[in-house]
Amino acid sequence: MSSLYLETKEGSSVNIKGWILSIREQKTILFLIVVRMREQVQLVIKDPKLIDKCSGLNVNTAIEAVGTVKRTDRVPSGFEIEVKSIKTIVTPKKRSPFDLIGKNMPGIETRLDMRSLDLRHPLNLALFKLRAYMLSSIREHLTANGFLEVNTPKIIATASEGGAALFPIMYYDKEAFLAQSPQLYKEELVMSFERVFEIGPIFRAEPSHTVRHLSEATSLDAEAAFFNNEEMMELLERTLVHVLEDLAGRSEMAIIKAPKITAITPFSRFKYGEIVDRLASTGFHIEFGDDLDSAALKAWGDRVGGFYFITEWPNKLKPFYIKPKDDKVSFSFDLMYREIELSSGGERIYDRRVLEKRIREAGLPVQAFKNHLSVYDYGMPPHAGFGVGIERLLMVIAGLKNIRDAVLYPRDIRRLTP
RNA sequence: GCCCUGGUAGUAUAGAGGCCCAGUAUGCGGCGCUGUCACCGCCGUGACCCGGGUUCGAAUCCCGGCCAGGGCGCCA
Repeated sequence: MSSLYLETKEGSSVNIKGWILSIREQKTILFLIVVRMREQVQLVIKDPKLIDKCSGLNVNTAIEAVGTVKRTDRVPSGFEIEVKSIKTIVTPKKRSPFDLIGKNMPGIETRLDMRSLDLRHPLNLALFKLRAYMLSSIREHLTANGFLEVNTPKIIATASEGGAALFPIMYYDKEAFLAQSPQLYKEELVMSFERVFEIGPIFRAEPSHTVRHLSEATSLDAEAAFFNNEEMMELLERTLVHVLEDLAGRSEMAIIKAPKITAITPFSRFKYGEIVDRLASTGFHIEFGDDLDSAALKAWGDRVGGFYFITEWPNKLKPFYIKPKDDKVSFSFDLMYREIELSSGGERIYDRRVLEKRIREAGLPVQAFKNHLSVYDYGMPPHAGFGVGIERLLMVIAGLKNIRDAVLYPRDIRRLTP
């Protein structure tokens, strides 16, 4: 509950417009908690005539009040408004279908069905303010490091990387797809802008129904020419630490009871092969070349805790554009928080012939990448990059159990509305 | 794609064949209360997803449908 606005107005008369969040009535005094510009303000009404006039008010009524700002120790924020006059702007036709304050937190289905109202919940106000702070903190840090923010097409002609399923759409009389990643575009852009990043939507038509998958998610993608694998990891961990430091002091973190997260650079780095070996001694048998499954990652996450990198993934587990280190492993990394994969990245192939070979080996049609490949004939520099799932990062920072809570209007395999 | 679980007032839940014309909390309405802040106290209000079956008797057991939540795999 920030008191910044009220502090500057102490002693003077103000006009407040907002929605009623809570009403507490006593015999000779009435308290209204009003949300104004996403902040709670307490209105106190002592005049019996005004109290009578407030009898028709309800939660979600929009009101306009005029009153004097008073400093008081009796309110957590330190300020309240003593009301001189009040009038109703809009009376809701229906009562709130669920409590916005109080003991009962509705189930996620109920909340998402009436999401616009749910977003008035103080916890959601705090959460989505944090999301916005997080994004601007990322922008600030990457911009300060020479990265240019870009926007790439979300309607594309062919798959960016294979693997994840695409949503087909009609593009005039042709078939097109929603972009699963800005991967190929951001790689091409390092030729001109050297360092770029994008924060934008990605679409995945995977039939996943879990608490950490969305059909439409937000991705932070960064790509930089002349960066190697290690330099990219360093950028990523420094960016994360910067964000965490920015958010740490925010009052919203206390409101949502965000978990304490320690992040000290450099994060631990474990090679994929090392994890496979060490898990084998504790009963997890993973064939070298197979992906680390949920149970294995859970066990490893419990063991090492916090943020860490998994590096040198087998070539066959990574997309075609990742640069092989040798016959078996690649210049690649995943950033993990315990068992949650937050980011994937690595050094990219910049030799056209090698890239073409890898596309073929991945079973993808080389013809479809003709235009992308032609770019490599004009001096494509060595480069590296990463992609971060913004919702997953918010989950970790805010301690959310369900990724749907991290999106205003989530899209998943079972939900397309609202 | 596979598996598990669930659907009870506006919301969140209790309930295991008769104890239930369904209990509790919150919301809402009324009354009381001199500063509340998850206010408090008293009174009132309001519900068993739909269809079929078993049974003397079904919120409870069975079958089907619809809807939802979660897990696995895949992935970020």
